[in-house]
Amino acid sequence: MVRMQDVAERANVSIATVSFVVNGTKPVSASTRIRVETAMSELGFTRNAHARALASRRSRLIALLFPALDTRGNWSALQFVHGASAAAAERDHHLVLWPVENDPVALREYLDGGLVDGVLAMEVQLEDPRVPVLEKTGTPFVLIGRTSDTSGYAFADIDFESSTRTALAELHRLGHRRIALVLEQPGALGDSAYGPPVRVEGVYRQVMAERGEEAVVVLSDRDPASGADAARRLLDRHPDVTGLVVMNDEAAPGLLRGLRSAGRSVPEDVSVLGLSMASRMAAVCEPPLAHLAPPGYELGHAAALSLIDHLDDPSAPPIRSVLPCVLGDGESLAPPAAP
Amino acid sequence: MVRMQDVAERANVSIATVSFVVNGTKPVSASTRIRVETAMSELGFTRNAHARALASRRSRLIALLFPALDTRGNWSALQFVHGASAAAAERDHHLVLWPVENDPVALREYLDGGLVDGVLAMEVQLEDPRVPVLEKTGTPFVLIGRTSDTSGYAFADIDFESSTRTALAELHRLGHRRIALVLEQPGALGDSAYGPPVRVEGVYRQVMAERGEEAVVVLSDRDPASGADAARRLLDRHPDVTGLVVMNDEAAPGLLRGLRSAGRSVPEDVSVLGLSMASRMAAVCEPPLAHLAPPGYELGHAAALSLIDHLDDPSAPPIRSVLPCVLGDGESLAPPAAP
DNA sequence: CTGAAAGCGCTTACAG
DNA sequence: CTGAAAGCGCTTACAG
Repeated sequence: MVRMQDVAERANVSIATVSFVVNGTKPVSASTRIRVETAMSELGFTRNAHARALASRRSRLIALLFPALDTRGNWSALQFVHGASAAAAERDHHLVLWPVENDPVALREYLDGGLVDGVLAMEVQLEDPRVPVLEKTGTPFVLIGRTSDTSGYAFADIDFESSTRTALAELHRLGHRRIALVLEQPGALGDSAYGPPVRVEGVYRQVMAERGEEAVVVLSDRDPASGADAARRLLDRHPDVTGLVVMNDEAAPGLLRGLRSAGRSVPEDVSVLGLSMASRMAAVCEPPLAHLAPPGYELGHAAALSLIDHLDDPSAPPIRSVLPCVLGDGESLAPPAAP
Repeated sequence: MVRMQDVAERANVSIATVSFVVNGTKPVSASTRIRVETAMSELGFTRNAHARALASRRSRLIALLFPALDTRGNWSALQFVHGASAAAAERDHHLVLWPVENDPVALREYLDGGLVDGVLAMEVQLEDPRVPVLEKTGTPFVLIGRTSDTSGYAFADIDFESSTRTALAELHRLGHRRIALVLEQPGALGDSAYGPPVRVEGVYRQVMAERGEEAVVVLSDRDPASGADAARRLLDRHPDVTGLVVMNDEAAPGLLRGLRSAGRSVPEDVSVLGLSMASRMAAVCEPPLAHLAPPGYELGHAAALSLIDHLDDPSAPPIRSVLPCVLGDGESLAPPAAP
């Protein structure tokens, strides 16, 4: 490996000077800068990451807390990861993956090594046990998602408010009035509630109340069979429903199956709109589902940038990004059938 | 932060001694070991990762080369990542994600910082441009997948030989003789060929030849519409086919749609088996597809362990893991209809 | 604008 | 079994 020492010798300067030109931390005369730069490129110098980290007390590493939840998020977690690592790369940082569950003790152990400068947490719950640990250790962090108390935290999250309103407006525009909402069974994740369904349900109920319509919420586990069952239960109790918003990717294909086997065709009898649904999931549904796709890449990207901004300037206020879902085409929307 | 110095002072020993007990690198008397351990736990000492890396010339970091190919692998890439990061954690290592395309120059730049001890490469192509860079720089690496010339490399890959044979045997056992294979269009990835379809097609042709049956291979892009089209083309030219092996997750739902709209029901008229298909994908198909699921987690896990083994003992021979797909239930298999 | 030197927090021969 | 000391490759006051 080529060290600063080697560059310094070839350029006839001190290693301090090499450091100054590499980092641009102090003015260097044009002539010596050129000598140093020439020496660097001739030697193929790249400064050692760990030595830099040790001396500067800045590792330029950020961790992504990456729960091994196969049950959730599989469809967009990869987008987060891509977005976050791309953003890290853009800012001369690296992303390390920490397979930590919502386990405060494990998290502490990871943190103690001083490997990373800050942390990104995904799969954030309303009462997330990782947040107190992060605060206690003084670790800079950004959440992907939101806790119930968002005061002071930096986060990047889906704009569920606007996305839910968009979904309901879309159906309303087509003429639908009786609109039900399909959500995942809560508690699947564990201890604490997961924010998105809670927020979406709140907005949905509010909108329906504004419209003077009855709110109908159906719960389903995260699998097609439960989705089919949810369809049956829904039609039993509310056969007059003509519009459906579903936020449960895995259940959606089963939901459609259930509607079909109950004799309802989509979109002729019932219109269905996927909320926060991965486009790939929507595409494989029968029929392909109109949907609002979560901005996974953008979320990861925004979260990482926000964290790095904070690392560069700890005094800056925490940045919050709230990004709307993106409307995606499908064949599951139509005006309600004439009565 | 607590340093070794602090522990040493509290335990009345030198920092060398602290290092010996932390690392177990040299014998230490029971009494001083206990003093040191007490001091460590009282102080909550964890050794600094970067100082350790710098002094020991071993960062205990491994990189996962993580191409931003949204087009492929989305369904199991997450499993790789989980497996690899879990294995890293088991062996006191960390996984860092490098969003590098198959770009030799970019890879070199990443490598030069000396951040990581070794590299895991996924989405390996038959002629992978990253391999020469890795070799030239002397970076220990393990492939997830295989190049065409596997001599000397360590890799973890799916056992396509046995998985393909299993798929074909399963259909044969049910009585199917006319069996077609649906693969993805080659070249979707870019410059060089992608191994899995090549290997699978080879095994398929060989088995069909052994059986004295005609080999029928249909290509499809990685989306449902292309899958539907592939079904039409297949039935046009080979209406007598009763069995289908499909290795193209995204196309599969469309393929089934295409069969249906051509008046063939699954499994009554045609049996379909997904090869190297993610279980979640199989589950959302209509009907749910019998399939052979790729051992994504195990692959990532095996690859990371293999790399770390090599790092611990560079003289040990490269380890190759070849893991079969796992049979998953579905409702897409039946004996062929009586003629 | 440039350099000598201390220091970041560890590991590891080398002595004893 | 234990310690003093050099060294890993950088950054960063401090002088000049």
